[in-house]
Amino acid sequence: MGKSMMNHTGTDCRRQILDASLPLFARKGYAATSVREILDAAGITAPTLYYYFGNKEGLYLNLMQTHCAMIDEALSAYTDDAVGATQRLKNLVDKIFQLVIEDKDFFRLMFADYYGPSESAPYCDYISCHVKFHAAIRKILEEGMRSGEFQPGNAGHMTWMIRGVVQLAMEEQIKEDREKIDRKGLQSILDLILDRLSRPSKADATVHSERKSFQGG
Amino acid sequence: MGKSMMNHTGTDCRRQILDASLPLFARKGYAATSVREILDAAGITAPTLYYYFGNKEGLYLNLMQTHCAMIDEALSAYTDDAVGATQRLKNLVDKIFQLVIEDKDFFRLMFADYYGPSESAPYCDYISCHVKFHAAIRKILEEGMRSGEFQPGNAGHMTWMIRGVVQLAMEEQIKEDREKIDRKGLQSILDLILDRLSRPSKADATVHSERKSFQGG
DNA sequence: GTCTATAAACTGATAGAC
DNA sequence: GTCTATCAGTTTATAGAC
Repeated sequence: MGKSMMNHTGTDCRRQILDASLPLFARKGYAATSVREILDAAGITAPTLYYYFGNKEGLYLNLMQTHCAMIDEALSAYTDDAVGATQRLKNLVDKIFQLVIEDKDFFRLMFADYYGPSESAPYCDYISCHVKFHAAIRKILEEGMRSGEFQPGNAGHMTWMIRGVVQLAMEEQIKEDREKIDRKGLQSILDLILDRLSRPSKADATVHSERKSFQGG
Repeated sequence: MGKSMMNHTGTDCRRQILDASLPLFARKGYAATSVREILDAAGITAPTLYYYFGNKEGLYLNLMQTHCAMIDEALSAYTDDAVGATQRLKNLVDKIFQLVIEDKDFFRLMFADYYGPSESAPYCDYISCHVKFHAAIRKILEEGMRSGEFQPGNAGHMTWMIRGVVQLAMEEQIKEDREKIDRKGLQSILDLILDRLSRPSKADATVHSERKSFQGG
C-alpha cells in the first residue's frame, strides 16, 4: 500500500535518475542527499540506480562530468566575429553568464566542489572548464592590447580582474534567494572596467558615456 | 582495551571540541563529518559533546557564529588614518586578506555555506560580515571620488569590481592545493585597478609605473 | 561534567525472482 | 532491466552510573 505505480517505461530510467538527482544534490549537497531520496524523486528502486551507475559516487561523477563536458563544448564551439576586442570580451562574458543561468544547479555544485571542503564530495576535475574560460579572456585582452584598443599592461593581472567580477556575479546569481548582480548589472560593471582599460581616443561605440575628460587634479 | 586514556582535565573539554571540529568540518563539510570523528579527534565521548552543545547542529552554529563575531569585530575595530583613499583601500583589502589567511578553515566553511547548497549545513547568518566589508570598500571609494583622488563614477559598480577580485583571491587562497593568487598577487592586481581608477594627474606614490601617458590612437 | 552502554533510525548496497 | 525483500554498518542521540 502507498506505492501504487512503479516504473515500467523501460526506456529512460537512466535519464530520470540523472534529472531527479541534480536538483537534490544542488539543494542539499552530495553527502546530505540520500540514495533513497533520489530513488523517490526519480520514481524507481535501488537496484535500477546501482545497475546504471554502480554506486552513489558513480552517479554523481557521471552527472557532473556530463554537464562539465557540455559547458566545455559550448565554450570550445563558441566563436565570435565581432570587430573589437571590447565587444568580443563582452560577448564572451555574456555567453558564459547565460550558460550559468541555464544550468544553475550544476554550477552551484561545481563551485561548491571546487572551492568548498575537498572531501565533501567525490573528486571531479573541472580544470578544463576553468582554464578554457581563463584563457579565452586572456587571449582577447592580449589581442586588444596588440591592436591598440586596450592600454598596454599586465594581461595576466587584468585577466584575474575580469574573472574576479565575473565569478562574483556568477556566485551571486547562483544563490537561491535574492540576486544581487543580474545580467544587466554584470554588463554595466564590465563596461566600467573596459572603459577604464581602453585608450581614451578609441572610446568604443557603446553608450556608457560616464568617462569624464581627464582634467588636472 | 585500545582506549587507554580518557579525558579528565575537567576544564576545557568545550574548547577541545571546538578546536577539533573546525578542521574536520573544513575538510569534509558539515554533513560528511560524523559526530564520532569529532569525538575521536577531541579525545572525549558523546555525552560531553551533547552536554555542551545539545546536538551536532548546535556545535556547528556555535563554532561558526563565534568565528563570525571575531571577524565582525576585527572589521569594526579596524581604523586607518592613512592619508589617501587609495592607500586606505589597499590597507583594508590587505587586512581582510590577512584575516582570511589566519582563519582559512572558517572562511572556507563560510563561503561554502554562503554560496553552496543551501540545505547542506545548518543556516548561519553571515550577512553582517559581508555587508561590513562591502560598505567599508564603498565608503572609501566615495570619499576618494569626493576628494578628487578617483575619477567620478558609479561607486556601487566599482565596489562590486573591487569585491570581485578580492573574493576570487580569497577563494583561490582558501583552496588546499596550489595557490593561484597570494597576497602579493592581490596587491598587484589591486594596484592595476586603482591605477586605472585614479585621475592621471594624481598618480600615487607607489611604484606601479605601468601607466603609459595617454597617446592618441 | 564525564563516563559506559546502548538504542532507534537511517545509510549505502545486494541477492535473487521475474 | 526492474522489481521485492533485506542486510550489515553507521548515524545521531540518550539513559543512567559515578
